[in-house]
Formats: sequence, structure tokens, C-alpha cells
Amino acid sequence: MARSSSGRRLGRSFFDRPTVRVARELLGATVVARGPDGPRSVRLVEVEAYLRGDPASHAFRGLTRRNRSMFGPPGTLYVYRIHQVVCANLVTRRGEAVLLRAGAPGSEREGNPSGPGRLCRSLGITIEDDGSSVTGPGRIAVRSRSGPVGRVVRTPRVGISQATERRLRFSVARDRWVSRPRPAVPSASPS
DNA sequence: GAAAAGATTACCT
DNA sequence: GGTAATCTTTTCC
Repeated sequence: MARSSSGRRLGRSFFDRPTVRVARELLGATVVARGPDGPRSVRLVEVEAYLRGDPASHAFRGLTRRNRSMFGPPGTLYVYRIHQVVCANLVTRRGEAVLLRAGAPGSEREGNPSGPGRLCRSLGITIEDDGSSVTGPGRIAVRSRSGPVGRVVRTPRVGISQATERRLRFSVARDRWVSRPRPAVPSASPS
């Protein structure tokens, strides 16, 4: 099988670092979810950072019933429902997290993980996974990237109405799995 | 208790 | 490119 191999499981120390740095380094990492019909995996190509004092963050107004997982330890999954789908985040430091927006499917079974809701559907992540940890024995893990990642571009985040100018969306330039709107790639050298 | 808004997506013109 | 679907959480009266 032409499977892009992945490295070791990322532990708490990986997530217990500044959120922007974690976000950037998650690109190329693989999320693996054990399911009833075997493991499913997605290699991340697009994420967004949500910070302290960030009006676009669900944690901005303090702890609520919905966002309590964002205040859990590093490596906690924060899963929330929006409209008819769910989206997943990985908590870094208290009250900060990285939204998983898109990735490349590990095989045909994962379908199309291009978009936060689609990515969760590809991995079988549900609201039941909210609050679980990816650094422990749970069914979901993150494995470090094993190969080079393409050029990374920083652009404004998608779908928010506050702090829209902050460039906290990180994506692999020109990767086919990056969701829409597709970021413009600065032309240092046109290809 | 009621109303509005939403870190989206699928389908329409 | 624009809009409806759809339902939970949050917020306001």
C-alpha cells in the first residue's frame, strides 16, 4: 500500500507549548482513530489557532457547558456541534486550541476530509469524543509527521465574525485537500 | 422562557 | 457565488 508512514505518537509535551507553534507543527501530522471497522487516518494539511483573549474563540467569555473541554489538559479533544456537523480541536495550553480543518485521507475509506465537519466524519469523530485525550489510551491519537511538509501559508481564519484580520489559519500551500476558500499563495517564485 | 447566532455544508441559480 | 437547512448553546427579557 502506498501509505505515507507516520512517526511516533505525540504526547502531552508536544501540546503543552505556544498554540501558534503547535498549530504549525501539526501540519503533516496524522490523526488516527480506531473504529469498529479498523483504524482511519487523516494527514493534516490545514488548521487554525484560537488563543487567549481572542474574541473569535469559544473560550473568550470564559468557561461554559459547551467549551469546558477547552480548559482541559494539553492534548484534550474539544468537539462541538455546529449546524448539523461536529468540528474537532486539540487543546494546547489552558483555554487555547487548534481547530482541525482539513487533511488528506489515509485511504479511500476516509472519503473527503476537506473541511472541519468532513474531517470529523472521515475519522468517525462524534460529540462523544469531546473531552477525551489524544495522549492517553483513548481511541484517537496523533502521530508526528515523518516527511517534509510543503510550504506553509498563514491567512485569515474562515467563517468567523470577530478578529477576522488575524492570520491564524495555517495550511500547506497548493495542497489539493485544503478547504475553501483556498488561500492565495504569495508568489516568491511562480511555479 | 424565547430568540438569535453560529469555527458548516450541500445544493441552487 | 448565494442561500437554505437545522438544532444546540448562549444570551437576553
